[in-house]
Amino acid sequence: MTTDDIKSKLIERGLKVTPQRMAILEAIYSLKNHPTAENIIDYILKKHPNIATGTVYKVLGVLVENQLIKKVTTEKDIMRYDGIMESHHHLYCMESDVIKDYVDVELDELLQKYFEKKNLPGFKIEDIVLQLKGTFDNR
Amino acid sequence: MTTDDIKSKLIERGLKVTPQRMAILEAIYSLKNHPTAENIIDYILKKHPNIATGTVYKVLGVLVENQLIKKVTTEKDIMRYDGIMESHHHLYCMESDVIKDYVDVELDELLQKYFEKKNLPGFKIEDIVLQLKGTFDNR
DNA sequence: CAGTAATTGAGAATCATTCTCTTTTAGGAA
DNA sequence: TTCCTAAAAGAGAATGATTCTCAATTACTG
Ligand SMILES: [Mn+2]
Ligand SMILES: [Mn+2]
Ligand SMILES: [Zn+2]
Ligand SMILES: [Zn+2]
Repeated sequence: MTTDDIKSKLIERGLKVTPQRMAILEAIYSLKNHPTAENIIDYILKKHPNIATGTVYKVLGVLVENQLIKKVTTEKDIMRYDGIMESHHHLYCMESDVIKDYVDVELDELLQKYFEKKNLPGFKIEDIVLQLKGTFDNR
Repeated sequence: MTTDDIKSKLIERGLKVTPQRMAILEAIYSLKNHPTAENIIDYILKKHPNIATGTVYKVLGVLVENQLIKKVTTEKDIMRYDGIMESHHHLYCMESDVIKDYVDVELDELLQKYFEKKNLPGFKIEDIVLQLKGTFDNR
């Protein structure tokens, strides 16, 4: 993911290209484990010492609205963010708070077929997210 | 769910039976749509005007730890609670914030079989939660 | 009924997030 | 290239859900 790739993404959505937006998107793509706003701020501060906390939250909101990133919820009172927009699920480690991406096309097809038949009463499904909670073998 | 049923649940877990704990559990069982702490407080205040906010959060934490209730996360910065401990999934209405329970034994079996075969690298699954995001037909 | 550890109440503190208001800036127009 | 202006960012206060602290109360044990 180059600087120009990131720039293109902003332009595609009709968003102004600002150093802050560039830096925040770059941070999300670089940081692993679905960073918090704080993780992003820490990462950015090295190269961008003047960014305001409120700006980071503002930009994150804009990026979510424009479908460049996704929010990831956990049982903790902290929002986390995800730069991967392709359909995928998450493995939540309840011990370490690590969230690992889990891509499984076969499963997605299975679920889609399942819910095509079984149509839910008066509910239109937009997105199916599987939260797999458990623990990683620590080794 | 009678008062004695609730009492029994506390005793089974070795928890002291206090009016606050009784009231909070009763509120969760009575309130629909996966109440917030605030919903619970409002409900309880009628019969129990002196309960402290901190106590409600404390008790909710104790109940979660002792597996009498579950936390339900949303994209909002508010935790919601669920008194149903049987395995089930949730329909999230993105327009109204309604969360409807979705019980589907067939689906649970399907998923369980699926993940028995496909064993994930170094991850031990404890719980699978399906978040079905969408909208209810407004009528 | 008394003793004691657990629980609660009251209110302060925390802290992630949002808001307000002023200053700066990106990007189109001239 | 320079100007203009709406949009974005900075600074810091405010918000609001949740947590914490500590003194007072209470549920259980014996
Ligand atoms: Mn919060
Ligand atoms: Mn909050
Ligand atoms: Zn992800
Ligand atoms: Zn539920």
